[in-house]
Amino acid sequence: MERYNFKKIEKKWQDFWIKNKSFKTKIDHNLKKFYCLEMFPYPSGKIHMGHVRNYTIGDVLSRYKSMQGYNVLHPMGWDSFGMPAENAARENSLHPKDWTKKNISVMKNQLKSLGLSIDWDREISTCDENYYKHQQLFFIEMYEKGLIYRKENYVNWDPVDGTVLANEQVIDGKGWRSGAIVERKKLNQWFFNISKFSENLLDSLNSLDNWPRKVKIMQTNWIGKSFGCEIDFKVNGDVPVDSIKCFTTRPDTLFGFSFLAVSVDHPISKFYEKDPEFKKFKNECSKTGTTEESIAQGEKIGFKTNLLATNPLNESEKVPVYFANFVLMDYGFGAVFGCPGHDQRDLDFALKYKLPVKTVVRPFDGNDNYKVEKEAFTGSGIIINSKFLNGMKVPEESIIETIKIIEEKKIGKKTINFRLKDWGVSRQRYWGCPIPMAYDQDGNVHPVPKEQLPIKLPEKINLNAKGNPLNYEDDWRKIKINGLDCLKETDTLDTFVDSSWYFLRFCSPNNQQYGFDYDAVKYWMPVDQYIGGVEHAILHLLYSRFFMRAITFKNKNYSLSEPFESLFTQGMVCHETYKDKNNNWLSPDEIDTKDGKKFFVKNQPNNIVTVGPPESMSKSKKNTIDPAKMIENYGADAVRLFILSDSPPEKDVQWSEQGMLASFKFVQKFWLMNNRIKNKIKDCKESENQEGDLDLLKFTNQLINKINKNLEKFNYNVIIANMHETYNFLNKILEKQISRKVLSENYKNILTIMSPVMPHIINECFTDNNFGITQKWPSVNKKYLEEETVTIVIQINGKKKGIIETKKDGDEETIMDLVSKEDKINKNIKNKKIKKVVFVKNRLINILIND
RNA sequence: GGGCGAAUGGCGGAACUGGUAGACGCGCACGACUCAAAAUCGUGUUUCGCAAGAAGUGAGAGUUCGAUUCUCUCUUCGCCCA
Repeated sequence: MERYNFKKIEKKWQDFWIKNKSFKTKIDHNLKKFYCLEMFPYPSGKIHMGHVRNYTIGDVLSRYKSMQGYNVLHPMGWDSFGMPAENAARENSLHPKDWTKKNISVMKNQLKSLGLSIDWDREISTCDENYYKHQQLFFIEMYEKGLIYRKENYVNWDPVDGTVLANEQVIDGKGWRSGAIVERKKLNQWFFNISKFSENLLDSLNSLDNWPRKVKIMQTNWIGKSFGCEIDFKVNGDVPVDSIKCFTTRPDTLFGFSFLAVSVDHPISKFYEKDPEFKKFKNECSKTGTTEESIAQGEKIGFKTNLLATNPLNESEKVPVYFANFVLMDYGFGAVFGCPGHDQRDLDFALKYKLPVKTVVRPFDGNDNYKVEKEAFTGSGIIINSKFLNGMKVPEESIIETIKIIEEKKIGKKTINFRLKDWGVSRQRYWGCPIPMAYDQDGNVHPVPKEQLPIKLPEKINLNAKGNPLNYEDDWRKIKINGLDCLKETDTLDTFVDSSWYFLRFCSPNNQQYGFDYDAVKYWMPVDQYIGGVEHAILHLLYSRFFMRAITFKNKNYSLSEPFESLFTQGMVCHETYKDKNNNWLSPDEIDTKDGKKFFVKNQPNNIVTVGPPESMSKSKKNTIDPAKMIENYGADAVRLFILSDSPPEKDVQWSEQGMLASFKFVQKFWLMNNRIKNKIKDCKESENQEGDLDLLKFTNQLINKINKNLEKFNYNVIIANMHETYNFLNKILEKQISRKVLSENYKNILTIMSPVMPHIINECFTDNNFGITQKWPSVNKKYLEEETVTIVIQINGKKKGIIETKKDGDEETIMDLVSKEDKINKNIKNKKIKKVVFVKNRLINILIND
């Protein structure tokens, strides 16, 4: 018996699947559809373990569903626009297109070597003109529907690279690549009006029953609906301003008002722009950054104006107006009223500028002399020192009641504010989808007419130019629109746009007329199961939800607004980290050990290695494991088995070489056992009711039952445990006599339910036993789930003292009778008075005695 | 700072609706096969204890006949938003 040759056999089945187009899907209205989608990869060069985990989870589900008779759509594509291609191109003088193509080809082969059940005929790539041309049409349609507009906005500007940076590309106030200090700069940018759907995006989260609660909470917080009111504050002073409008969620603290703070970008700033002191202050503000974090932690600074604001509930009270760095123009109206007693930022500011701190809320357990000192009081309590508001309960009563008063006095009104901002989609880069807009000589905006689409990226490009390379492409920029000489927009779209509708494209990837075919989308959508990393919990998923709304907005043909019926977020793949004595990171291949406890640098026994805790695999920490090598060494089935085995899929999993090896051994062992079973089937007796028959039947049916449940709940690690149990069981049962029919049928069923996890070897076992190829998921015969005996736990005073095996459904008397025959129990009960007996049928009996 | 979640043997983890805690795997120990090793197979493995037995799911309380599971307080860790 030779060892299982995974290289030969995995190749054989992969070729078979491709040759037979085993996973090709077509619309079939007679079949229930199942759309299984995993987040498509960025073609960075080669696949990493995160991909292996993601796609294995999806593959197990797809194979299971399709064996259950569903018409499964399981496609794959490439999120292939984006900066890394441009950077790599610059470094290697390779065109981004070529770099991307090369990576896709490598990664596609790697994915194939994992044995994924993907319909490769539906492969798409977002940098393909055939993909992005439809996106440009969507853009124009959305523009026509009023969902896209252009406005000036502040961006993080890298003066060295001449480009806009995303927030996450700004590290400690410096550009991630150039290291230059990032500036705030105003630029004209294109925006998707996502905030138009804020309310709907928020409400509809309630309908997503099969999304992780965590993700829904994250999106809820991101959308950030706050309920409050806007208030007009009368102001007077040395500049022509009559009033300033503020948004507040805490109108009930209005009597604690001690200053009014406005953003340096507030319209009233125009009166101060000539003041050199103000200029200096504004400049200082731009250094503190715009993130909410830097505002919360940074020093609060202000610029005092000569304006005085009047408290609308107490007209005799006038307070100073400041420009302040912690007020942002894009929140509310760019102005807040400062109430130091009950807002920490306001308190920090008040203490710094020696402004009064008035306490207007006290905790329930305090008295009316309660005073805020160094820490603002933001909890619930009772309103004090506030004339007609006194005694109200905070926050249940106070906010609503105060708003009523404010509305009656006509000084403000109830308002809902959202934290969600419109989505700026302009990127000053080459490798992205060109924005199909143009400008005439007077600077007027012209959407590119649909018949002039697509706007293709120019093939030749100088990527070493400063700023956006497209700015230098004078010939490419020229376009005639309705006879007018125009210049094309040079900004390209954020790559999040590309991934906001790819799931629609998969439904009809070859449709030339439009991004998707309505019939196909009506059949396949929504995605029944979407699987990916939790890092996309907010942006990608929110943008995709927005895109569906944008597409269905004013659209009679289609109304589905939620793209993903169920969502599963998998955990990361982690590995220990290693550092040598000089604090350099080491990769797992660079270290060695003799006893498995102490590690040293390979071939340098004196260079001791410090082992760090498991962290998510990253190139910078060198703790990555290359999936290609693992597949090469152990085979796809073993890798799939291991990546699922050690942790529940939603949690982080730790890569371990020993675990990997154990999975490999399991595959090998399984093959040996298959051989034993094959021979046993030949030798079996035909006559039924052999001694092992019932055990095997019971085991198989219970197994199917368990695996079904565990598959539905994504308990894939438990499925692997079930598979090990199966192996152990089969190995034992082979010692008994089994009738041929029972063994062969049950073994076939067992193989079938194992095939989603390790499809290659199982298919090989199938043919090896002449079981054929077509596999239908077996059903459970409930007859065999029932046991005629049960184990009953015997407790005394709630502590386990023993167990008895007995016939099912015995009543209390029968069981008590049996229990009293047990020596061990009798010893405990003897001479004691039984107070009470708790009896749970088929479970336990608990005897309560006096001690 | 806010939100969410987690904590179970030497390790990863399992446990239905509150009802035998530690499935399964790793590691370790012993045994079989072998000249030997690898591979494979078998046995054992929560802790203390020779045993009988006792303790035991981050800590402390509570509800209950009974709590890994429910409630409260706390500690530590992780993630997200800031």
